[in-house]
Amino acid sequence: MSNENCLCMNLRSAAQSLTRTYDAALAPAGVTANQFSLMNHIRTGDAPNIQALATASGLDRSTLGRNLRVLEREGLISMAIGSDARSREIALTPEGRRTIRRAAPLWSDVQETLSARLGNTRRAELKVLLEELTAEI
Amino acid sequence: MSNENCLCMNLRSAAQSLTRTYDAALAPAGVTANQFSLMNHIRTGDAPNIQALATASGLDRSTLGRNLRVLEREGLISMAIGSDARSREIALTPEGRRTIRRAAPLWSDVQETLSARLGNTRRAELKVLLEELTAEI
DNA sequence: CACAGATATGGGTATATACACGTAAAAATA
DNA sequence: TATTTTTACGTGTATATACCCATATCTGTG
Repeated sequence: MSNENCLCMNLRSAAQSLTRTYDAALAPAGVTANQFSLMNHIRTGDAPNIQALATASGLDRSTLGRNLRVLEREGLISMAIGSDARSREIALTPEGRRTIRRAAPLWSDVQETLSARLGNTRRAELKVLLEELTAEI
Repeated sequence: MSNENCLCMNLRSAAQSLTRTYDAALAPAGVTANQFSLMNHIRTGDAPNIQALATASGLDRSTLGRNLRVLEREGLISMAIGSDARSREIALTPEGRRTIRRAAPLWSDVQETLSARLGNTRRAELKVLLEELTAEI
């Protein structure tokens, strides 16, 4: 076994490194890369609940619930009980929308810098490779 | 901003998905993909200390220290104080070596299955892309 | 309507991760 | 040799992640 050739660790290392880069870039807006992505899922979804967001973001439901609690505590999202008393209707607060607007240009900067490093063709190829790798067996 | 195009989230999702796959494959040996990789770093290193392992695996030093404590508690590694009283000499225990031997074929199976899915050329291209993406600015 | 099954979530527990701060020991230097 | 600087860790705190089990609610069926 060679760590340098392990697909899983290759991806984990790259993801961690990239996360640090994006986190640092978004820090002035007060959110992590993960939180920014989650808020964008909420923004583009149609009053989603936890289960729907978990599916959309590919995370475990309990993971997502805990991530959402952080955003709720900071006043960036609301989690109201709607017609179905079991589920939560997740929505951005005005403060949450302001945070997204502050973070968006910071995200674009780092995203474009890294995209340019690869170029469009190889950037697309990377995405295809990742999808292929994680497709169901 | 589009979550589907965020390089960071693309990689995070793929890494999480792959981690679940490898973790499930290695579960019969009683280790996670991360623990297996860490033990292989210890095996191939020359009596490494925490700092050296952190650098080798691209993790924060405190993260690595905590990961190592789990392995120590389970009797898979030892962390002795050597000539330099500040650092720990990390080594596999006999039980740790047995665990590696049990896990190795499980790792090979899943690794080869996924490598075959991409093919050698694109497998190599993926590694290059990841390295390019996480190179220092 | 009563009840069995399905669905949505919360909480417990554990690993994984990073950053900031503090401490002890070794090394470098005055 | 005494002091300063560097090095190697540990801890506190916080987010991120998953699995298992429990609970509350809703839905379909008799």
